[in-house]
Amino acid sequence: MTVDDDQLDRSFAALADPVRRAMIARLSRGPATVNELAEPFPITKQAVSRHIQVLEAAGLITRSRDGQRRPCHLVPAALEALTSWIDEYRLETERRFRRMEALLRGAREQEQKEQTK
Amino acid sequence: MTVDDDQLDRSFAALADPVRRAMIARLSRGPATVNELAEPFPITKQAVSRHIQVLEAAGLITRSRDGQRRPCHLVPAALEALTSWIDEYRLETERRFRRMEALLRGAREQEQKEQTK
DNA sequence: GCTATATTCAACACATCGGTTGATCAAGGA
DNA sequence: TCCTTGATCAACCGATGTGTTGAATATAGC
Repeated sequence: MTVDDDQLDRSFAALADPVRRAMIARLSRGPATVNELAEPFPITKQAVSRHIQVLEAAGLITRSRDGQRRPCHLVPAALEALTSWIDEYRLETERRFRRMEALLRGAREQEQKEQTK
Repeated sequence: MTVDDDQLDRSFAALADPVRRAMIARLSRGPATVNELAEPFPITKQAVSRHIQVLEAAGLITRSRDGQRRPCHLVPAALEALTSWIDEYRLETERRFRRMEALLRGAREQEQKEQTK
């Protein structure tokens, strides 16, 4: 899954809050309703409801219908899109580091050779 | 590298801005100074300087000294800490999905057997 | 229909964020 | 020493985010 800039904005902003991260952690173990998600936190249900809306707008969760409940479900593909974005730049950096290292090693060996000549 | 809640707050918030993400992308190809990082953007150097401070406070970059320049360097381990956090919950969710799927498949086969009995 | 429960909407307060301008600091070069 | 360049600090402004309270909506169950 590839995402645009706005999607990344919303997703990373959604993860930049400990309450929402805890909800993600909870939802990884199975679906949960607003009330269930609210339980661990000392904040109002309305605040929790809005956290959920932020996660949904980011595409990190979806919601189904079960009578008057609206259970939340984690969307693993949305999480994967984020790690892909991050990994692209991490891997490029690590490749660059390795090239630099090899270059330095080569230069050192060359220097040794010059000295023992 | 494992990080605490504040670190995750700062890191994800740092990534929740297109300017800072573009800086990350640029830095993956090599170190750069404030002026170099500022070049692509229609904002003041001061604003760029503060974006850099946000990235540094999050631990996503470090800075060295080269005369009056302060080149920025990406920290791949910090990026890796973020993907690790995300992957933990994505993988748990995917495992759960697979278990559910297997369960459903088992139930369907059971049902078929009952019908042909 | 009535009431209880689950959830959301609306309006507000307060803090933080991302930008600006103007001043300041630090290092290099003539 | 003086001037230039790279970078930062400080104060301010408008927008956004996160919480609150109180009212509204929707579904379940009697």
